Amino acid sequence: MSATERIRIDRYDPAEIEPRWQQRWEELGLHRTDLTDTARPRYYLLTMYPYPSGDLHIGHWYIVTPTDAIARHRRMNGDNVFLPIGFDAFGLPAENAAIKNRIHPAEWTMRNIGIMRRQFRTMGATFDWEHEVVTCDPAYYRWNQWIFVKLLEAGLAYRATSPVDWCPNDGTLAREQVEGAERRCWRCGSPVEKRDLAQWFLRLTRYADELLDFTGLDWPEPVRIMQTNWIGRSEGAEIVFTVATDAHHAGGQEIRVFTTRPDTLFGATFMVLAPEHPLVGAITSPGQRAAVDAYVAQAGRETEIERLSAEREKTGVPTGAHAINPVNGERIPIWIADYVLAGYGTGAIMAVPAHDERDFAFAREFDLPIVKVIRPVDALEERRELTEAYVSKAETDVLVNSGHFNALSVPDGSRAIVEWLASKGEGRMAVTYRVRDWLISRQRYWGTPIPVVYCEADGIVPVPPDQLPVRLPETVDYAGSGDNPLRRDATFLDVACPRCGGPARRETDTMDTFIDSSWYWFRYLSPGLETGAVDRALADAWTPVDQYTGGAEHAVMHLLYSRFFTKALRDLGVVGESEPFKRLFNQGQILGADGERMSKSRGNVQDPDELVKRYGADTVRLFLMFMGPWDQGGPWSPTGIGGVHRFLGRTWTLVLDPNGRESGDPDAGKLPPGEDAAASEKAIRTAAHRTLQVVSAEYADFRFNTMVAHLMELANTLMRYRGTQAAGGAAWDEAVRMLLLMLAPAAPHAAEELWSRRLAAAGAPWSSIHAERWPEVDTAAAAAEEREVPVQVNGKLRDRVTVPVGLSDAEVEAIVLARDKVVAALDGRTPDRVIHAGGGRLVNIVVRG
RNA sequence: GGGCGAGUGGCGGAAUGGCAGACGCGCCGGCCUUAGGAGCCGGUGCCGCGCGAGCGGCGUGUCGGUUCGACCCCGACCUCGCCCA
Repeated sequence: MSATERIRIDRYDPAEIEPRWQQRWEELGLHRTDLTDTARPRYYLLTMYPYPSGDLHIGHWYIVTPTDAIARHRRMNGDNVFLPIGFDAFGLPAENAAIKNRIHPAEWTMRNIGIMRRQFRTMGATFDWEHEVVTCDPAYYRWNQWIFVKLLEAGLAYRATSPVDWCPNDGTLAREQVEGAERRCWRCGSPVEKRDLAQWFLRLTRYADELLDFTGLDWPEPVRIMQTNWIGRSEGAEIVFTVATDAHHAGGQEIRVFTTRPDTLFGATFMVLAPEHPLVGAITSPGQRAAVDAYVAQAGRETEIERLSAEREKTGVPTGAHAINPVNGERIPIWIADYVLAGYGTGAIMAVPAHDERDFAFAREFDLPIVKVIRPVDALEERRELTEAYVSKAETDVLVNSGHFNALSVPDGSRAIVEWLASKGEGRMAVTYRVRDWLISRQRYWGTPIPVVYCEADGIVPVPPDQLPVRLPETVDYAGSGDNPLRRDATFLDVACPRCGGPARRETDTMDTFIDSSWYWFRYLSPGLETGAVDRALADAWTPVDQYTGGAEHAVMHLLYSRFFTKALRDLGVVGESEPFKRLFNQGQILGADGERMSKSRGNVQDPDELVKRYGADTVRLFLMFMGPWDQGGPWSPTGIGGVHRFLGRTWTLVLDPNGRESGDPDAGKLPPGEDAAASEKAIRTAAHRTLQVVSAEYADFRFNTMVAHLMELANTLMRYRGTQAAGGAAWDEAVRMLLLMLAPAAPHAAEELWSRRLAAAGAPWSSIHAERWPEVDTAAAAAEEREVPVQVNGKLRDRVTVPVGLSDAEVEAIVLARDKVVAALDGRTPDRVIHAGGGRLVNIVVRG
């Protein structure tokens, strides 16, 4: 009979089902969001937009399909969900491809976007394509330029000459685009050099303190820590040293130093300037000139990493000059050494060898005096010689050898010394930050042109808003790679000054592509708006983004820039919010089978098309969710995908052939031993409602791997009743309905197909499962009548007892103590204590001897 | 060198103070089959004892601690990953 039964239902055939429903959903507009609908709670769900590399690999599926499941789940819960998508379309790969294949970057990019749009459709993701944003479109980058002009007017953008990290291929790099101890370019891996260039900066440091405040943000702790460290606020004092009069010069110049330890000022026995410090030339004595020049030249060739290494032997040269320590008037020698960096703080330090490791090593190396000025409050061995720097953060430590500040505690001493110096105009409380202003100039073609012109008469003139966008020229001549072709393009370069009409030249630098991604979620709301960058009313209604999902690799770049931009746009009056993303989730990264990052150059890119063809999109979606926790990622292996495919096949069978019997099961058609029909009905209801209880929580917490496991368990349970008198009953029917509803967000096509067949079988009109309400838990049904109590003796499991729920601890105890195994384990001893743990979840009998 | 995170069967993983190994893969046995790379049922941490139902011991990177009870909390260490120097 099973054979004929089997033939009557058709097989689960995703290749036929999936495209059909994808088309139907599109016609239905399931993915489209009415942003003006305020009747339902909004849910702005954002996933980091992809770079249009032209191939959608398994990593994209891993990012997107759980996000789509979240969207579908929230819709079923009554939210008005907005799930947009777009393309981060400016950037280097397009230019590299252009140079290599003699194709325009725009053509390469738009062709890739076309490919990826089609590939995205095969996932069954409910993106609202009508709100798509493509950043290389002038309709988008025009507003980058508009924002830039506004920032310039507000004093938040400026031009300055500074040493920049320079890659021979990719031009200027931001600090975080330089990677590793070898200081290599994040894109091409070339060694990075230093160059002096006039560059555009955004004044991110103005927001440093505000960026340290994460109040109200539900973000992963590691990201908050990384941003906090990146900003690197340190409190201390700026102290003014004066160069002493010497035989070879008059002195009197001021040297400012920043220190976090003004309490150790009496222990400053020498000063160290960075070799690049501007005063070095002026103060060096004739006798030291040759040695200093040689040292400066050598230091210029070293990397920062080499220079800052704590283990490395200290090198340095005395300048021959001295400075006056402002607290005690002592003459202290001024050295130059490479462990002080020009770009950090003031490029000069006061050296306190007794209380700083590197200063200590330096003093030892060059036999400079070491004076202890801090000691633990109760230490007696004050006189002993230090074998290493005493670096302590204990607030109870006290000052010694510090004149009338002796015996003050470290915090009190710090304060008193700075106050005293401030009264003499020789110091003040100060705060410094590690983070720098954001260098946005890039010497590339394929980016947003920075909208300023250089006029012979008026100097720097921003392009007026009504003349935006400044478009990229449509022809591009890549004569020499690594050079910006805009610099050779006369039609682009030569322009009339917008102010005086005189001859002027365009800026040829383009913007860092992180500008594009720093506000794109605002633009999603009104991508075609021509009267402004952001529709303020929609932004007020829909931002901050409720949930952002993306990789942790963007912890300090994109995510910090986005926060900065939001605050700057707020201050420009463009938006009302101060933070971009209320809740952030970092999904893990799928690596190649070799455990390395997937990349075309490594040849380990995993293509999902083969799997989709063989198993269908639903199986791939479900498998990616089932693999492990979403925030974990890991090396890709399709081993085990057959398991989830079988699960979908079982679900198919359960819905379409509940009364069929499997020939492989000797108990097929029989209820489980000891169960009558009523008990089976009850067991099915309990299983379904318990599953709903946990699965609802798992969707909400993005715990998709266990969510899928629990759906499998429910299907396995139902499988046990298939072909019995319980199959097709009311409880069975409810359980199958719930299983499909719970499956719908994760495996949308299969759930929709089975749903439609159920409706058809019942003679009901069709409606989409994705428009259904999420089912309600019947807590009474989910509750059990009996429970199994594990019994431990001295913490070791000895027995398990099934008892009715609702017994008192004393009643349970009486049952437990009478059990054979418990009696045997006690071996005649009397229990000292009986612990009923976790609300009766477990009993532990404690006995001595 | 510093910060953060992770370490559990042959494999992916579950359990975050209370039955370690849910769910799945793989493997073993069976059913159904002309056939099985389909489907279904059962078994499966390791070691030992027993014909057997079963019984006992060990077990979450290592060592120590807290607790009636520790994969989970604390301390030290080892290994790996990420971020920063």
